Amino acid sequence: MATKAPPGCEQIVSNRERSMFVNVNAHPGSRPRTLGQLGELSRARVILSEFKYNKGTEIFGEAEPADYIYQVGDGAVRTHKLLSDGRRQIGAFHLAGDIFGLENGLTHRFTAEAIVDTTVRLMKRCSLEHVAETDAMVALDLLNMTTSNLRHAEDHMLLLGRKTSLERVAAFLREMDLRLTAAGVMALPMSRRDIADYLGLTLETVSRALSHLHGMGILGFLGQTQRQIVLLDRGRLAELDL
Amino acid sequence: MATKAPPGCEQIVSNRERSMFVNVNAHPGSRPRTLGQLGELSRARVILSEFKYNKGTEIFGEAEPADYIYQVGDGAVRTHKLLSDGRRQIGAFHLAGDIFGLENGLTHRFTAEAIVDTTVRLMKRCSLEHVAETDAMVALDLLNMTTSNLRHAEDHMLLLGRKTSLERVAAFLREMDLRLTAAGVMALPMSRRDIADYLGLTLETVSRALSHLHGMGILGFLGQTQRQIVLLDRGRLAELDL
DNA sequence: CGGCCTTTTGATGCCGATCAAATTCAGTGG
DNA sequence: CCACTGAATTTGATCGGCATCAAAAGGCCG
Repeated sequence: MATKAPPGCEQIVSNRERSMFVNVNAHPGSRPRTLGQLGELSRARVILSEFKYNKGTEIFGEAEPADYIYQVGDGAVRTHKLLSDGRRQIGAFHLAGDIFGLENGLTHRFTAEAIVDTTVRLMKRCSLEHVAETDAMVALDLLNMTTSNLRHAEDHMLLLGRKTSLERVAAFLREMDLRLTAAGVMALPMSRRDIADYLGLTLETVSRALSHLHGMGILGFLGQTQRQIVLLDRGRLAELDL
Repeated sequence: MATKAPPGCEQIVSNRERSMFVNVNAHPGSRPRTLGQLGELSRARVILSEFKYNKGTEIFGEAEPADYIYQVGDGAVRTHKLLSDGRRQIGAFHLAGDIFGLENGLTHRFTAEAIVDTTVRLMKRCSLEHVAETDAMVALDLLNMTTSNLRHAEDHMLLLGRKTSLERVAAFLREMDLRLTAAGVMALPMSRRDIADYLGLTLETVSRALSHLHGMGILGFLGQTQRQIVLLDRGRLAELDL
């Protein structure tokens, strides 16, 4: 991987033996992490590289060997599974500071793609595993990160199994509001199709739900691009998300 | 909990400082575990109790303090979340030997109930946590168990978000076939409603899908009870589960 | 301005939900 | 063992929410 970059992917820096995650929160434009607590991991010294992936390019594929773990620098990443006929389920969106691609087994369980032009830091997984075998604190950090992912997946099962389309979109907006609202505006990096594949809906249904919320006065669209959303009434939005 | 048993729950044994999980697989009627690898945990000496829960009774509730972790002895357990209006999503079924109720945070994220009369072994969580803080091997075992749960939840998200009713039921049958088929017969402990709430469907739709598979010659029902199922053609069942 | 892509909006269709009733099953007591 | 009872399951009829199909509107970038 460090020797030959795939199309749409460009290596930026590659330093050995540098602490990977130091000053993550000092990264310009990043906000406090809600997933992926780092803890002791930030002290583990590991091989580090920084890559840039163009919009739409694959970072790793499902069932590929999981040799690295990743952290979003600037940009956004989606992870998904595909059925043989092309139906897609997005498992999570990863924003600035989030860790993704952390596996316990040998291979990735999702495909990861850059939603927009994205910089990614990556570290050799084997070096981390080696540390975890002897350092219980590092192992507990890995456990905490995995538990965060599990909690998210469990909540998402309830959404996918039992919520209506309006409830799903409301839940999505609340989740994104927590993670990327700045100056009252939520700038969504992902398309309606991505949102639909995250929520188990079609893009038309997502669009209709957003229009409906707009008509109810709960949210507004901002000028130029439809991907900028203003939440006008968080209280009434919360009522829709059972 | 050890001082006052709730209705439908009866304490059987309570031994301090005994290894909790020794000889799990020697338990009569239990088969090899597919979830919940124990590894080093089986060496951790902890407080142990064994309880019996009657069919339908609650073992712990969502958002209750998670003071114990549990292992199914004989019987079966379902874990679920509820929406305020009663819609239910079952996250997992736990069969003989399975660990459940393992949390990293302070509280349970699901409600757990006995599907049939069930014996459960439980251990104080704090004693386990204490060990994990210093023993990296124990911490890695916890990580492995959590990762198993995560993998299951991730696969289930794809099912709930994107699969048809027939595909969901086929996937369910294959999962149960792996876990509890004995002598060619799958004796399901759970009702059609439980299956429906696991698969994000209604009980009628589950029943129709099973009838359809029966009509296709892929499965047969066995005499006395409709909960005993014979898989006649695993190959064609697999083709339905994309 | 013009071409392409994303999003919105409208019309229609279908899968699974809902409502309803018949049938089978499990438990109980005679 | 069998009759009775209530629960679980199956099966049928109908409904509705979301998917699908289609087209118009808006945004992005040359």
